[in-house]
Amino acid sequence: MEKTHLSIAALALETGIAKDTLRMWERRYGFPQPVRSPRGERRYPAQQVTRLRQMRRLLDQGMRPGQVLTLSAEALEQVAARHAGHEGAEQTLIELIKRHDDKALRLELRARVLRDGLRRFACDTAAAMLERVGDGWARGELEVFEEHHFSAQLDSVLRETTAQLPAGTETPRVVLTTLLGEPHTLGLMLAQALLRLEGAACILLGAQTPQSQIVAAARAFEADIVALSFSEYFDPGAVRIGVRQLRLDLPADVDLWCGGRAAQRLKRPPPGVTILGSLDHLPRALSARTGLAPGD
Amino acid sequence: MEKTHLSIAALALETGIAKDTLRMWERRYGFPQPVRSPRGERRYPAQQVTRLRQMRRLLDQGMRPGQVLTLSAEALEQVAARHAGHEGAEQTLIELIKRHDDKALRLELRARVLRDGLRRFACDTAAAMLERVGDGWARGELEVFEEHHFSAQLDSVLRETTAQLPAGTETPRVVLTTLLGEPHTLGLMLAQALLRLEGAACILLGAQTPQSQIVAAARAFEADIVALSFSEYFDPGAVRIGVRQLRLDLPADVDLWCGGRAAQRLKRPPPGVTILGSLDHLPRALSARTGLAPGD
DNA sequence: GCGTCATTTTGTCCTGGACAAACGTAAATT
DNA sequence: AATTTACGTTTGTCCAGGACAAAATGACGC
Repeated sequence: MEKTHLSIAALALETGIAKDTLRMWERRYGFPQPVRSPRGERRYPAQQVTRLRQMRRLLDQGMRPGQVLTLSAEALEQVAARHAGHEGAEQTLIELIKRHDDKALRLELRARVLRDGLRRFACDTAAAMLERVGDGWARGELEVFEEHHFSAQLDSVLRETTAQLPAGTETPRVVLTTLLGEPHTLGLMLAQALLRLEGAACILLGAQTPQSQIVAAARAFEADIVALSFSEYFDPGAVRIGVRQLRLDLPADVDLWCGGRAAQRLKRPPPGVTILGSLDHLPRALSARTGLAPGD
Repeated sequence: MEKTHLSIAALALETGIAKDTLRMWERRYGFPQPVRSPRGERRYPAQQVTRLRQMRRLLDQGMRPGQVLTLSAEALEQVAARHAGHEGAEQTLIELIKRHDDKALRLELRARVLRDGLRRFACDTAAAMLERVGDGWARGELEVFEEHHFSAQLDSVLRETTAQLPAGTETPRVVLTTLLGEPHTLGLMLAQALLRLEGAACILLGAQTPQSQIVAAARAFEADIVALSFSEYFDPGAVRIGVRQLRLDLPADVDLWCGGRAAQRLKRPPPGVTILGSLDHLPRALSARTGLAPGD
């Protein structure tokens, strides 16, 4: 009856937690503890929905359900107490995002591209901004939709800028994608910008391409390089396993490059795999490959 | 063991039919009839997956499960009879995709935009191409990576074209996104193109925004309209529940528009929710809303 | 022709059991 | 010092079969 009480299906849609999982949590941890409709169906009060949202944020940050679900009010403190790191840096950016002026945000991004140049923008500015925004989200400064919107705008500005680049030498040919389980494509867009700057041909496959399909694509598009991107929260163990297998399946004359936060944690990469420490290294790696002097 | 055998979760993702429903169909109608893994879990052979896809097509056209599910080989004929028109159409597109010439594909897409105009392109050409590609994939003509690549190219061309549009009246203000569980954004890009053509202001949030965040975004960006896109494989039951809840949470003066294949299956949408039968209807709906004559 | 009611169809939710895949820890290995 | 291996624990997904509301259909009266 209550407008604020959600059915289990609605809650699953709202939180992204599967129905089976919600029931299991209730069985195991006693939370959430929904009231029942006259016919015995679960009805979740708004308060529990809110708490589940907070919990999901902690889960997204890597905590385990066993820890999170046996908390009550302390969860709030935990979230707030999360490392209060670089306060001042890029504070104007956060303020700009929170003004919800999409035109102003876009203009600012475009202005920064012009000010720094595309290469510096992709290597330094964008990286710093993403770091700051991710941090703001973890601390609860930014809402999810604000992060979504910022990502969409940055993606869009990167694309429109990259599209203006003239066709270069068109070698080497690079296939860009992510492994299954990695939905974030911003890293690919940044890499594409830098690669296009150096005259490489970029073939974007979007996110989450199965390994066998990456191999097939590399063959079909006659790629010289396959480039993968891994965001912060991708499991480093999975990176290792996935990359190693891919290296085995790819022809030896196709390079395999990996970038992104999760890739950094691999101290000793499998043989034949290049880990790019930062986007800075991309142009260098390119010129090293072609045997020419760096284009900078 | 067979690579082609899907788990029930994978099948649900692939067909957009809920897991509970798949089990119920098996119980009631004896189809699908999966083999069992050593541990007793359902494993669906590729043949049944194909048949389920064909059945879903028929269901989308208004037939009832009781009729469709008790068919066998006749279903094939039915489908073939209805779909005969699509056979030859766009065959050149498939051939172009399979040539793996990314430059040629992009040029062709750009050429079609110019030939048809952005509006016709978005409404007709793109829809037909996506239909054909989805069909080709369902029939095994296309590899996954080929579909990925085509989507990425189409997305890119749409963005670069839309970016060239001059700023219009900037009203109404439209927030575009998808619900949790719906990762496809091509529908949003198509909608954005049409909306921008009519001078509306588009705020893109990307995919998979939680409901509460959509509400927050609508408020923060002072949206007049929230537009959601649902791909073919989104569970129609989830559409109903999600949209109804969203309608409850959104202010009454914010319109809620839904488009995409899965949205079409809602025969009786919840009150206050507009279902857009096709992209064609978008411009019409816009002008109906502002009380002006259609801009066409 | 169109609204209302009964009937059938259809999808979702329930419980409680089972088990593998994911994860963390610690010892062994390179 | 970083990774692999081994092992116990946590965690999510799957299963069966019963129940019932919501949707679609059809019958009836206006």
